[in-house]
Amino acid sequence: MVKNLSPNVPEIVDDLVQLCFAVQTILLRIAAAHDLSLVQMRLFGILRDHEPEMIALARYLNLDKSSVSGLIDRAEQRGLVRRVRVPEDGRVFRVSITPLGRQITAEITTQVESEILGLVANLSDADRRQFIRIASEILRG
Amino acid sequence: MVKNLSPNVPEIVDDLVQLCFAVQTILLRIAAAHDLSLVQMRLFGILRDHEPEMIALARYLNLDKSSVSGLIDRAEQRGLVRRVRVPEDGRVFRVSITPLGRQITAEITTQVESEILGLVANLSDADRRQFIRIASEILRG
DNA sequence: TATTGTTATACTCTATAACTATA
DNA sequence: TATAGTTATAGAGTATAACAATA
Repeated sequence: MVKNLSPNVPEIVDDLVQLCFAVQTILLRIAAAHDLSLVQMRLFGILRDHEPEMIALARYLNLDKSSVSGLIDRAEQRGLVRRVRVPEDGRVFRVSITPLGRQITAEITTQVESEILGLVANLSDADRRQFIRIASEILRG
Repeated sequence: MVKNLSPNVPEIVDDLVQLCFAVQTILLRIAAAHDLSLVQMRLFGILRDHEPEMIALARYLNLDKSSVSGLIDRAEQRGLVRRVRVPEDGRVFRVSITPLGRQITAEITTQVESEILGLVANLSDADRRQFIRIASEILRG
């Protein structure tokens, strides 16, 4: 019930939106289990491999810099990230993930992997290869 | 940049999450252009074909009933929905979309369709058929 | 002057708990 | 008592505008 975007919408649009919704639901549930929002989940996905400046984070997350201030404030209060001063420019911080933040990120990554794999568990190997090929086409031209 | 969930995560998981993110970005942008949240967009997707009770809406949207109260309050103030009394049970409302709400929903549907189609514009017809087949497999077994 | 980041403010969105009205 | 829905409250998340510090 409440399945289709519209009877007249091409099936591929409907499928993409529904697929997005299914993945979204999984991500939301896992994030919530760790008391994180989806944006925070994305934040930690970034921080695992980067130490961005606040303004770069705003760009990555498509948020206003003031929103990032609050986001980092709350994460810092929970001991998940740190603001690190940059010697070259007194205005700038880099945001760095803490060991605790890294541990939570690792747990989340494992869970996400497992649950998303569950979503495609019934596909044949051939279909899984096809899907990866077509998805790559969509995502990276 | 900031592309992969992790180097060790299977490619199909990464692709699904990224595909979800791409769709999400489109939906968010279109919703925002109409001053709506993603949840409101889902709400109107439901109301186009249904007149649910508040409690059913809470179930569909996976929200607490108090959250739905606020959601419907704000939509009602903007003239997009109406609360309709049910004669059989004095406690119950049905939520009904107004002509204005229906018009906005139609605009959004058209835009979403067009932008999502743009995402798969470069696929061959064969790949598009394959994708629909595999997506159906994932979504509906 | 321009840039980086924070703060003040206001609003949406969400859940929990307490409440009202109806069954 | 039980159910449908609202209200009070608190907190996250967001943007805009004004601000401080640094360049």
